[in-house]
This record gives sequence, structure tokens and C-alpha cells, in this order.
Amino acid sequence: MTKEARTSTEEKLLLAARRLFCRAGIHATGITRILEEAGVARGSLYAHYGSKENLLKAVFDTEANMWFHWFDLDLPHLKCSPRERILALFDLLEKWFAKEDFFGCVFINAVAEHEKDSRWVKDVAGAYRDQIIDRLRTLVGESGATDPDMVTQKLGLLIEGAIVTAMVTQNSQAAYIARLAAEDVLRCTECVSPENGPTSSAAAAALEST
Amino acid sequence: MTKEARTSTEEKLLLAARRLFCRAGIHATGITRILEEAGVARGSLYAHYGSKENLLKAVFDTEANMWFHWFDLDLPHLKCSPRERILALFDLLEKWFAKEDFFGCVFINAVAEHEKDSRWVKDVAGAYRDQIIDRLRTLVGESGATDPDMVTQKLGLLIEGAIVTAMVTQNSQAAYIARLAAEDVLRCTECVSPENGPTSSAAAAALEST
DNA sequence: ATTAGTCTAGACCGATCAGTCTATTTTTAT
DNA sequence: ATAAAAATAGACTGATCGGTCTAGACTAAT
Repeated sequence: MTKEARTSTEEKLLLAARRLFCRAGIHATGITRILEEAGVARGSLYAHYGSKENLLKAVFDTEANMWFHWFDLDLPHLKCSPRERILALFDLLEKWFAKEDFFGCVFINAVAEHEKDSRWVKDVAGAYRDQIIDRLRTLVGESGATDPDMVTQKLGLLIEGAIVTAMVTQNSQAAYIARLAAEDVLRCTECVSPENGPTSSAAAAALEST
Repeated sequence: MTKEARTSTEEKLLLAARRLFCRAGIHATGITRILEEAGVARGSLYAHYGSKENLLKAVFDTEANMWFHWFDLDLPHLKCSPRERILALFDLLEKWFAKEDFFGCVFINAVAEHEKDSRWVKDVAGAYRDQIIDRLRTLVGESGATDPDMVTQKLGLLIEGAIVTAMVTQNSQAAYIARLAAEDVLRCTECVSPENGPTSSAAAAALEST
């Protein structure tokens, strides 16, 4: 096995695929176009990944790792209150959206363009989504929110809404708007009395269990 | 011209296409599958729509009309406060999500799986999106919000987030969570003093103009 | 220098795609 | 009843798709 090339063939393929799958769509991106963009031979792709489907799975991994890196490394290193840590997530989103090669979330885009009934894409993307939401819930829990499940769901909606809006409008400001809305949500969960907590919790739990 | 068949060939095609484009993806849906589902002959599709692309445009129209019907007919008929009218929009979303043939928003899904650089899909979907956001802003304006543009953007994020979450989780509860978050947003814009208004407005305007 | 492993270029395959066309039948209007 | 219009089934085309395969070139480590 080679020690480590400047950019390995495997990585060149992964980067090109990630870019093209989001920029042009998965079905619309042919193997040949990936190879051209990666500057790699046809055989190498199948030697490393075996199929287009496996290549997509690898792209899923890299995108999930980006999120895990945020939650497990970037955010914990911040010296600030839990509340500000939650809001800092939206700053990370803004940086992501501002990248010139941001064209949406590959999970969302993949689910959008694949069969919705019992397909592997939904399962894989859904599993990663659950792991991401779990980390978000941990973050929310540390903030001492009255109803962490509900707050997590609300923030999740804002995050997904920001991603889609940023994809459609090509404007990273969506993250800032989402941050302001998140502040509203956090402010209200602080000051709202807990009498409507149970009902809210039940709804959040129901959404989660699906 | 025929008077009006029980379900015209044109409409059968439109309904099948709308269903399949969202359930299975646009690129993944072959013409033949649409024809099978619609129970219509191949030639009829091209006689009525000319191309798959035109058929997609027609599906865009029907989805946009759904939104326009909500804003222009359903919501105005409600005898309630402007604030409750805004929240009622999320109840309409919930009903939409609960339909057995809901598989996401065709605009979002179409943008997700098409070329993001200068493609007609983005223009057409974006134009309809602007019209929908405009109607939402009117609704927000009627509620006498301090900063209608900002509130509109926040609600827009919640709506798009709810649509995507409902698509991924297949659970209409996303609309209810979004409604609760929308209440938070509305509550905060009522009680927040206007000193941070200008900054917020500028950000909202910047997002809008793209 | 040799050998094994990796990469490249590109021909090739079967399948499927959007779209065309023809021939036939059904529907509709008069 | 008849003629025009609309819908049918399905063969067909050229292009493109994902994937396979071969032959040769490059790059190590021994």
C-alpha cells in the first residue's frame, strides 16, 4: 500500500463525487463526468468503490463526518455558555453555506431524488440524521432547556430550513436568519411556564419515533 | 374540444407525474412509468405536453396553485386574527403532509436534483417561491409585526424545514412543531423592542434580493 | 532488474432513456 | 351515418447510462 500520495486517487474521486452529486444531482451526474472532474481513470473508480452506489455511500460518510466534527470537536472547544454553543452551530452553517462549492445537503438531496418507499438511501440518510439530531439534543440538554426534545425538534426544523433555503437562494444569510429564529425559540422556552410542556413533549416524541 | 371527461387524459398524466416525480424522483421516473401509472398511451403524453420537461413545468404549476389557493382563498376566509391566520398556514401544511401521496415539495426536490448553475429549474422554481413568499409577507404585514420582512424570512425557514423534515421522516407532526416554533417567533417579535429592528431588516432584505 | 500493485486510456456491453412514428381503434360532433 | 379528432399499442431510434474488460504504462520495494 502506498504511504500517502499528495491527493490519493480515492480522495480525488470522493471530492469530485461530493461536489457533482450536490451541484448537478446524483442521477444527473454520470460516472464519466465524475472521472473527468477527478482526473481519474474509469477502472480506478470501480477498483476503489465498486459501484456508483458505494461511491454515494462514501460521500454520505464524508458529509456525516463534517457534522460529527462540528458537534464533537468544534463546538465543545468553544469557551461559552451552552446557549451560545447552540447558536454557534448556526455560524458554522453560515460558513458552510458560504463555500463556493455548497449546493445543499447531500442527504436531503439524495432522499429528494430517490424512491421514498423502502429504499436504502432513506435508511442510510435517516440513520445519519438521527445521529446528528442526537448530538443536537445533547447540546440542547446541556443548556438546561425546559423541554429539550421539543427545542431540539424546533432547532432541527430551522437547520433543515436554512440548508434548503441556502441551496435555493444561494445565499448564506439563511443561516443568520435561522440563528435569529433559534434565539426566539430559546428565549421562549426559557420564559414559558411548564404547563404546556407535557403536550409539547409528546408531540416531539411522536415525531422522533418515526 | 371535448366538453369535460370524468378525468381528462391531460389530468391523468399530470396527477401521475406529480405523484411519481415526488415519490421516486424526477430523473428516476421514466416516461414509461408515468404512462403506466396514468393509464395513458405514449403518444398522448407528447401530444399534450411535448416533452418531459414541459410536463414537469405543468406539475410546477399545479403545486404553485395549491399554495396560491391557500393564501388567496383558504386563509382569507378564516374568521380569526391575522396572527392566527399565519398559524393556520401550518395547519394546512399538516394536512398536506398527512396525505398518503405526500413525498416532499416538487420545487425543492427538483432544485435538489438538477444542475444548480443557470438552469431553468432554478429560475422557474425560484420565481414561484418568490410569489409564495410575497403572499406570506402580506399575511405577516397584516399582523402588524414590527419587522415583517424578518418575520417572513423566519417563517419561511420554518415552512421549508417542515417540508423537508416531513419528507424525510414521513411524519406530518413536523408541521405542528413548526407551528409551535412559529408561535415563538411571533411572540418574540411582539415583545422585542425595535432597537435591533434595522439590523434585522437589512439582513432579511439581503437574503431576499438574491 | 524484476515483480507486484496501481493507474490509465478507451473499447465494449446490455440496458434504459426520451422522443418519434405508424397503424388502428375509440370517441365526439354534426 | 359519417367525418374529424383523440387516444391506443407498440415498434423503433439514437443517445447515454452503469459497469466490464483488456492492454499497456507507471511506481514502488525487493
